[in-house]
Amino acid sequence: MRIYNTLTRAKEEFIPLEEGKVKMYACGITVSGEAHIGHGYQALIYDIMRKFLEKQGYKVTYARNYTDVDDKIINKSRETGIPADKYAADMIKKIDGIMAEFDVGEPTLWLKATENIENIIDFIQKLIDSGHAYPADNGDVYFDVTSFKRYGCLSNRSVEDMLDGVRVENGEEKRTPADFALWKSAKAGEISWNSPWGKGRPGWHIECSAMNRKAFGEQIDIHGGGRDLIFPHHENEIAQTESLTGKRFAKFWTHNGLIKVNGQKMSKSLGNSLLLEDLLKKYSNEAVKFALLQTNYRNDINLTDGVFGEAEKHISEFYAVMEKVENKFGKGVSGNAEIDKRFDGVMSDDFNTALALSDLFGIFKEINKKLSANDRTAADDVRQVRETYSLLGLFKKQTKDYFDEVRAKNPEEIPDEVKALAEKRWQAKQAKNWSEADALRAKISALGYAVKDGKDGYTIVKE
RNA sequence: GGCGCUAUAGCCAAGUGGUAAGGCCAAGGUCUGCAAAACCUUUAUCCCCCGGUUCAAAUCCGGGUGGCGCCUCCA
Repeated sequence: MRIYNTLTRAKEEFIPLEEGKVKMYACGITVSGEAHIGHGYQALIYDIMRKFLEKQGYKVTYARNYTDVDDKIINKSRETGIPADKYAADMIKKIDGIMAEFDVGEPTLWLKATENIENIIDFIQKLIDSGHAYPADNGDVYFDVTSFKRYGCLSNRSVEDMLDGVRVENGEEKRTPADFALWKSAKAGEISWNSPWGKGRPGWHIECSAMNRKAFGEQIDIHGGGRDLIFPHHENEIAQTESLTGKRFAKFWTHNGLIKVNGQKMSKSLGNSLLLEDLLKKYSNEAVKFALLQTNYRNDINLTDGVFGEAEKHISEFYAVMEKVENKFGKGVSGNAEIDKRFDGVMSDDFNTALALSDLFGIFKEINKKLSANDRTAADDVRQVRETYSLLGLFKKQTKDYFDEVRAKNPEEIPDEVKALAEKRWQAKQAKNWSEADALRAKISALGYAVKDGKDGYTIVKE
């Protein structure tokens, strides 16, 4: 099993801290808004990593967090008049619902910032005691980046470099501009907790360090998140945790690529987010997954028009073949070890889902051949594909359910006029009046529809 | 300005030393009254440019050029 490690910028053989066990943590969502496709993608990738590691025989403990208190949430609370804690709780509920619809597995542990305040305060206090952090007069507590020699090791920058671009906000009282807040003092009316430094709330970076320590202790095997988190978030996590423990925090740092829409970065500030909820109204969750997993997780994905439609087409084709096979030969009995072995081999190289998916085209080509050759092992292959690829969240549905779902998501309202023309054309065709039939088809086409003839009837589709 | 990622056919994209996967599009074929769908077949002498290492490089090294991102909230 090889995994790319951002820390060393290379693929490395994965050897866990403790034989047979994996501790992994992935930074989840700050619940100031709804889940977009990037959140879904990130959740999907780490769920797949977890499942594949389990398939490799590891006992995996996988933790994810929700950041349920931060500036954005407080702003939303102010805008909507809903208390910050209720706003966050409602949003978490909604996001959980959408993730369930997307069919992403639950982590072993769910962690929330607001449920770890004591733990966070304890962590901060220890950093102060050891000289790595300092309280300021305004009630904030900052981490002293000059106190941690390796600061910048993940993003490969030096503190001097950072000072160039750093911006100091009004009201901050940092010793070094690159210092970051561990605790932020509360302004009037803001959600807050009591602390040795007065009323306030935790900074974003400290919560992940503190929750990791609580969930796993001093060290973990894999820490993941989106590539945008490398700096400053993950860099700061390393500084906090390693300052406290004196040990290497995460053995492997993994970062998934980001999703762009038509070449442009998708972000909260640009407001061009593609919401998961909207996508799932139009496409099956398996099609969305297929589209995303065609690119390796470390690369950015540029979503252009048509990618999801194309993915749906592929999934539909695969299901159509499976349906034929299952109708003809039943469910299959023995499976096909080759398919599974190949999958494992490909996924063992840094979770190469793109290759795993491209294999499907060859597999189904083979199944098609067997189908026409009346070879019953086609059913075994289908059974194996369903079993193996369920790890990627694919082919988990009954064929009928899948097609019903797709139809329901794309209701085709055929106008009566078109239906009547199609019927007339069918009559003409039955009468072998070809010129009449072709003329009618031209009319239907002009209205934006197409007729496709089958053995004993026709179907109308929108063009 | 600093740091990082990336550059493979019209498009998407896999591939870290052994001679270019896969998908879309396109073309041809089977089928069809004709189509569509489905199925079969074909499609990069070459991997941004220059130089180097090597028996051998898209893959390693050096130098360029372009694209994207991070350095401020972000999966």
